[in-house]
Amino acid sequence: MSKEYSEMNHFLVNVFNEILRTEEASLKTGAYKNLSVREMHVIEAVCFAQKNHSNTASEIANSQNVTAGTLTTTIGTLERKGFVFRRHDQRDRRVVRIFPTEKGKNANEIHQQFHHEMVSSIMSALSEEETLVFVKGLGAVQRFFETKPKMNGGT
Amino acid sequence: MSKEYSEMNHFLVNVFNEILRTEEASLKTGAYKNLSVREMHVIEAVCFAQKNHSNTASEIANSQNVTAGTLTTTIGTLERKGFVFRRHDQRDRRVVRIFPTEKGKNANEIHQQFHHEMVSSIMSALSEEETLVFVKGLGAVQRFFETKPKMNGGT
DNA sequence: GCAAATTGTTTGAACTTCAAATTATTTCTT
DNA sequence: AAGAAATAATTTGAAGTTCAAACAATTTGC
Repeated sequence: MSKEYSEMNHFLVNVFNEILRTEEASLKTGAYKNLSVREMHVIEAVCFAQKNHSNTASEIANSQNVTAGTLTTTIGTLERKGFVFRRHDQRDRRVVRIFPTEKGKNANEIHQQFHHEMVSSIMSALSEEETLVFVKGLGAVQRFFETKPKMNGGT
Repeated sequence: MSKEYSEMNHFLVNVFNEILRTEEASLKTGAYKNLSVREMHVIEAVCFAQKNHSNTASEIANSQNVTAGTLTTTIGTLERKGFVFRRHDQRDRRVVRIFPTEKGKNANEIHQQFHHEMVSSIMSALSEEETLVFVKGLGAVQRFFETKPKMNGGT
């Protein structure tokens, strides 16, 4: 149980939550106070999905790991709030495609800027060389979680 | 917008969620399926608080960033499920102290083991030297979020 | 000893999420 | 081409989470 071990553990437990709360606080004080973290992430996913033309309801639900029913209601409120709108696909009219409004795009841009501030602030604390190693470490973390979706024990 | 920048951003957006879902999946397949991630974390906090004798309701609520009322209900269900129990403090009978049962301690142990697997798996992907740098990076992330609780923009 | 403060609980409302049932549309089989 | 099966999204009903505000019990300070 080395110092590195316990620091990394502490990171995973605590900083993790810090990040989430920073996001929350940021939204509450930002331009669009009536957006929850979840809703902001859906808007982000909708904007991102435009690029790949993968902006159907089920694809977005999938990317957010929620059921189709849940996404329907989320999109409903986001539509009511004026951040996104729906259009039936002409090819297959069962399919609903979701698009960001100008307001939605603007919210996403502000959100991207938040990310940018966050990341560049972290990077400025590291030397160029250290940044490289750090990113390599992140890659390891990433791979671990992407290849080992199931473990035993719980958090 | 370097490669490091976008990788770090990707990490913050995606891996973050992976971790949460890994925890969830792990709990659902683990020994105590009727525990949510939130509940597991409260049990963890209760076990940890024993050490400092800081196991009052409000201290634990604070550590979890929920209101006192919310903690009351969470502790209520955890008590009903047999993971924790309450005792009035003899010194100040307004104060309620919360203790883990044997079952609660066991759940926490399994949970700690999950963390251990997670962390050691990550560390095994890095050399000793790289681990040191990585931990330094984590420290920077940590400090950033702990000193800058409020930003503008949102996630 | 009484007023104010503190600690925890209850209550009511709003929100989130899911599974299952439902609707609309397309694809497959013959 | 008709009908059955499959697919995409929505609706519905239930369970769970969270909070703020009101409340109850107890302690502290004057």
